[in-house]
Parts: sequence; structure tokens; C-alpha cells
Amino acid sequence: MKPDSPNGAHSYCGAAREILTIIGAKWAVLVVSLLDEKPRRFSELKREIGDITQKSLTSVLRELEKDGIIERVVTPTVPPRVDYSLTELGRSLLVPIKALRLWAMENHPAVVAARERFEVKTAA
Amino acid sequence: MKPDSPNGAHSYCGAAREILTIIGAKWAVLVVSLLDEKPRRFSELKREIGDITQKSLTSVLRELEKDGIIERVVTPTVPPRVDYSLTELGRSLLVPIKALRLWAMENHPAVVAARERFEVKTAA
DNA sequence: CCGTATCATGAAGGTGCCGTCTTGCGCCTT
DNA sequence: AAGGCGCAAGACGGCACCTTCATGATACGG
Repeated sequence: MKPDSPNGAHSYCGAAREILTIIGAKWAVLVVSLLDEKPRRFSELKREIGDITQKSLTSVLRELEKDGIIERVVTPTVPPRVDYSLTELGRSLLVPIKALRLWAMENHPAVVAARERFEVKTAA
Repeated sequence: MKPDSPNGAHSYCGAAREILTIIGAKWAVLVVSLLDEKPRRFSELKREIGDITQKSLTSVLRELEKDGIIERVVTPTVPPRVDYSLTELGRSLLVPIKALRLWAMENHPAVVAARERFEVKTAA
């Protein structure tokens, strides 16, 4: 997601969008949610998500690490072992994420219905 | 933002991402926030946001209308007048949006600090 | 010795969002 | 008759994200 320049009158929206650039990444919410349950290894994450490629997983994890959301611990055994876990900051991020999930679950039907109404209306 | 296929074990994350495809649009949060203060005309929104193009504004508004977040009322005067306002669904969306904004304002410094630490660490 | 397991990186291509520019429409003012 | 105003939509290009495919490093088991 692309960064923004802050908006004058409503700069807090710029702040909101900054976090959206974090959790807006395709797999970010899922990864954070999984790491909330318990810390996991790279390969565990990959296996449980299933549809993700190594490349993409590496990429999300890097981003989240960069932003201080998760911690990356390398154990230099062979083969290497890499463990990921949420930081304190990451756990605090679960608050808005859960708000998001709640709204989504409660209102998903309403959104779908609205889209159908819109289809009908614009078909005319 | 691109849609997803639901993930088996954590389908609620798919739901969360659906809403992210809504408010993840570059100007969506700002537009919804402005319409929360009061209903506004197209040209008002454009003027107050400032940096947005007509094309982009039209585009966000269409999307939000499609998803049932905002309502669009055309008054066929000349020149035409178009008023936008939040629906009930849209107002409910403010709950997660505000959670997002709050987190962003509280933790923006921590994120910036983490990024700097990351820079230093990877430079080595 | 060679394959394998674990994690990471790089190039290349598709796709969708967003911005710029242009066009259109409908009636008013000048 | 010409141009402006308020809103929308089209073609077009850039850019970021995501995916696919290929490669690499390392040391253990067979």
C-alpha cells in the first residue's frame, strides 16, 4: 500500500492510513492473528496459511518486523530455525484488528446486500 | 485492494480483509470521517480534501456507495447538486475506524522508532 | 557423496489502484 | 453565440503489490 502525505485539517486520518499500510498487506491480519495464538516458526506459518508463497510470507514478516509488530529470532542450527512472535506493540495492534473483525462479521451480510441493491439499481 | 478467497481455519480474517478492501482505499477513511461530521456535497469534499482529483473522489464515493457505507442524493437542478451522507452502516463503521485512529496516534512514535532500529540493525 | 530440510533472495510478469488529461452534458450568465 | 459551473466517465500510464520460478547456503542422514 502506498504511503501518503498528511492531510492538513484531518492529519489523524494520515495516521490511520499509516496503520492501514501495515495491516492492509494481503496476509498481515492472518499472520498477526496466528502469532497471537502462539509464537510460530516460519514453516509452521507457511503450512497453516497454505495458500501463501515463501516469497510473500517472507515479505509480510519483514514488514511487520520492521514496524516493530513482530519479533524474529534466528536459531543458527542446521537447518536454520526462525521463530516469530508478537511484540508488545503487536499485541496492542490486536485491539483495532479485533474491532475490524467484529465489524466485518456483524456487517458482512449488510455489505453484500448493499452491493446487490447497487447492482440492481445501476442495471436500470 | 484486491479481494481474497476465505482461509479455512481463520475465515474471520477473510472477513477482516473484506473491510480492509473498503477502508483501505487511499481516501476512504478521510471521506468517511468528513461525512461523519456532516453530510457534504461533492464539491465540498473536493475542496476540503484538496489533494484529491475529481476522478479519484468519484471513485471512492462510488465504492462506498456500492458497499452501503454512504448515500448519494442527486438533486437534478442545473448545475446538478449531489449530496453524500453516511448511512447507518457507515456510522457503525466509525467504531473500527476510530479504534484504528486511536492506535495510530498512540503508537505512531513506537512504529517510527522500530523502523529506525531496524534500519540500524540491517545496515550492519 | 548426494539428496534433503529450512529459510531467504532475486528477476520477471500480471493486475489493480491512483493520478493526469480529456470529453461530455445541461442550462445559466454575459 | 460563447463560456462557465457542477458532476461524471473515458483512455492512458506509472507504480506498488503479489505470485511464480529459480537459486543459494548449510550440514545432517543415508
